[in-house]
Amino acid sequence: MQGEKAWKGTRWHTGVVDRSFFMPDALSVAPRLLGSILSVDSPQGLVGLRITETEAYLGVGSTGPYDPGSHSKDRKTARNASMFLPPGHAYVYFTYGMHFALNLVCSQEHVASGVLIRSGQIVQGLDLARERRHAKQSTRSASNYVKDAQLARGPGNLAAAMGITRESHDGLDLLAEPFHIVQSGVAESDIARGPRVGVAGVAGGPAYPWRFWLKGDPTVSAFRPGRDAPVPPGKPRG
DNA sequence: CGTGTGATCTCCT
DNA sequence: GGAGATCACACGC
Repeated sequence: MQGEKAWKGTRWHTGVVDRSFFMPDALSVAPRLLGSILSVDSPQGLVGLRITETEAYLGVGSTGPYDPGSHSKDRKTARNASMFLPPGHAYVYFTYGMHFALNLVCSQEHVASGVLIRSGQIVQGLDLARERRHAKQSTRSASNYVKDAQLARGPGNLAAAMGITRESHDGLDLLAEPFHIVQSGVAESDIARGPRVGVAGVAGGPAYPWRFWLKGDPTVSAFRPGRDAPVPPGKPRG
């Protein structure tokens, strides 16, 4: 971090993040990531994202409460191994036989916690992002064409738009190529907080308000309660 | 606009 | 065998 901004009495840091940015854990990092720019480079070009929605997940060794919704809630496995890397690494997983999702690993090495990047606004490489998303669609007519605000709305769409896969990005250092992260925080009054999307059981309920998003931003995904989550269906939303 | 379904990976029962 | 940190499509009201 190298600067400071202030607006209406709120001040926040700006600049390229360092490893300490990802400490002490995902719960403190998740809201701080909102508004920040995450870029991913590739042979096809660079795509830049302004982060608008995040979720925190804790795991083995974390100081906070036990998180039944986390991939690393109990132990290290082949899939979640990257969550145990030092802060500032990428954890990319494949799910539902279809989608990739990007997490930014927090906490010291051997302690598992991560921030799921759920949604954002594409601010660089719009054409490339469109190309990747449209290529993933089975059909594409004028009527179902993906709107720009939806290019990176939801973790699966976001990973697709940024060209992120488990094979090519899981376990990589976020402070080196092809990643680039610049913090540009937002006023606290613009941040909303609530239960996580699609997380089963109590971990998806009000006891775990670990989802953060920018109020009123059109790129934020819709809320959907998880199976058996103690949340009235179809209530809160971005 | 709401609900059901298929895609078929990784882990756990 | 079943569910999951998902998404887009098909259908019915």
